[in-house]
Amino acid sequence: MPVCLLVRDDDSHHKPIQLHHQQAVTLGRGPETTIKDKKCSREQVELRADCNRGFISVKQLGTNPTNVDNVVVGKGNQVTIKPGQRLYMVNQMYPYTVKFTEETFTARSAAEGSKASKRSHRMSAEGNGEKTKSPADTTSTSDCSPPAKKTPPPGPDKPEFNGHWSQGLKVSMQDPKMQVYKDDRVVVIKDKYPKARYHWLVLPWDSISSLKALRPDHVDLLEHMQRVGDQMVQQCRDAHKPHFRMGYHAIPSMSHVHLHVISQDFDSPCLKNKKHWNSFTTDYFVESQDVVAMLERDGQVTVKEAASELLKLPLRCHECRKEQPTIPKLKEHLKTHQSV
DNA sequence: GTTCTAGAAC
DNA sequence: GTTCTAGAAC
Repeated sequence: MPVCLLVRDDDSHHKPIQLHHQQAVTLGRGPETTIKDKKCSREQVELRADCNRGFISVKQLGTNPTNVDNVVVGKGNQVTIKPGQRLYMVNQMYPYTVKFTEETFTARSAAEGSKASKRSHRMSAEGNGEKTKSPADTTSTSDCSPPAKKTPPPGPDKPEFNGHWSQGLKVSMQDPKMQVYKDDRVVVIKDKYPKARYHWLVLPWDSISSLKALRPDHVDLLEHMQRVGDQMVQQCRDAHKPHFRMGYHAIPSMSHVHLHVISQDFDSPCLKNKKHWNSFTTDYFVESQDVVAMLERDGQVTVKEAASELLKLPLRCHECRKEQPTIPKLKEHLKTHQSV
């Protein structure tokens, strides 16, 4: 299937944004577009690519005008963009064009029809359609080692494009090799850099950019995510089953709402700094049930503006509240609470 | 989000 | 001298 790329068309030169087939993506002011203009909403447009038919549908979410060529889309309206047409994110500025290409960025001409750059052969298991696991099927061994690094930089003829790092979850959740559970509404993946022996992420298939985008009719979905998280905990057959917490980061770095399901041992080489620690052990970590309750009560979820300050708090043990001077000392201290 | 590294802390 | 953090770059 062709790959859809949204290419910035002025001199900002930010990397093209890859759109996955029929997956809604919200774009606006933010790191992916490098747009800092306050006239542009953080959720200015919703885009959905049809890679088979070769167009993108765009819906204007923000108040200020998004254009396709000279035509204003208008808030709430939806139009299509085809290759050759130009999308202006807001106020006739920040132009983008659409490209559909078979290959992910090749410096060499694709005209030769070279198939040499098909680097990875898909595993046969992937070919036979959906694999739908029960959560009970998942292995219980924690696999924390991040993928081998120090791979040589990709050659000029086959760089791999995965979009801005903040979009990484959207890529991972689509990868069958990452999925440990899925149903019609959510998918569960292991956190790529787990901060504890067990650390899963529950993600809705629907594109919900952040807690701020949650609406009252998402309550059902959030409760389902919580139930699936519960199931993940229940299927964990660790002899010394740790305590778990489920919740959301107040200000997550990664796009796409994701529920953390994390064991409270925090025994992981991937937990390396104060930000990691405080993001799971202060109020920066908002319990799933609190998010649901807030959404039911207020019809929306708001986080304290000062939430990011919580990440700078001194390192304090989550069990006994004792303050620790450094991360290595904290890790030593955590062992005193461990039953194994 | 991670990696890298300068320089602070010890 | 080494360890560790924090900020820049990605």
